[in-house]
Amino acid sequence: MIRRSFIILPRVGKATELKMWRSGVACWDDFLAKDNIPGLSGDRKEGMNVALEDADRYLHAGRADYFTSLLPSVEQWRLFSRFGEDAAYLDIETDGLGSHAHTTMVSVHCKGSTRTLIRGIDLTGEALASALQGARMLVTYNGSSFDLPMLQKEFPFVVPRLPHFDLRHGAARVGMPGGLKRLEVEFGIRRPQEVAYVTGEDAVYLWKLWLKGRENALKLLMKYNQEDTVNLATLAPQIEAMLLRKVDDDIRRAGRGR
DNA sequence: ATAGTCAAGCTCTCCAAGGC
DNA sequence: GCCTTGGAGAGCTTGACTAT
Repeated sequence: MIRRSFIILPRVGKATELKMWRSGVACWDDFLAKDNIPGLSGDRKEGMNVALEDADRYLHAGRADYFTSLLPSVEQWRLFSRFGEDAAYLDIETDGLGSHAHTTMVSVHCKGSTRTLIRGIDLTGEALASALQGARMLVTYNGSSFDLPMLQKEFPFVVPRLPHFDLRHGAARVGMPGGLKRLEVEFGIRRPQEVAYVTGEDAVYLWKLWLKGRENALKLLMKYNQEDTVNLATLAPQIEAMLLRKVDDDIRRAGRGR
């Protein structure tokens, strides 16, 4: 999908991009192959050629970070087909909400294995950086509002500036608003019995129990936190597929609307 | 080269929603 | 309950094109 994206170009928004797609300029190769594009002056077209050739070089070099500032945050899912294999699925637990809350646990699920860091035991900036090492993309649920700002506050500049696929907003765009647990139900994902009914609010309670010496509470909290990241990995490709279908629907609808 | 017009991107504000 | 973000809508700004 990223090689179909023209919104990385200056003064190109969704409307212009949609027009290009409709006129048969479906991808970067199509654009570069044409001598001129209606609505673009020669100079502007030339500048865009250079920008797309640059983008292509970064893409081939695996430099996902190059696109972080070029793509609007709501469109960064477009990089998932190219970099999803190296995505880090991230979820945090905290001891509450609001400005006084602290991160109690971070799980990072990457390439099939999950690493969990616990406050007071091994959750440090270095450990977090190490857990995210090699990731080319981040996937979260509501991470743009909650997880990432929280980590940025507690561990400044540790989380790399990578493209971020926030499933909450992706799902809402394809007509599936709601929380992560609801989404899991809609996609038929079942949690193991012991964490099936644990909520985010319970996570706060479990952490407090652990602080009082209840070993089992920590185990359950870890299981819950890890389950969140594993389920993100199951959901992401499905939501991406729905977003791709939506793009094609939008192109068809724009055609009918002419 | 300049001015007018138009389309579309940008910016700002307000509201709703989800995280634990 | 607090905080942040995205979406929607309105108004402003910018760039491309055309005529002179």
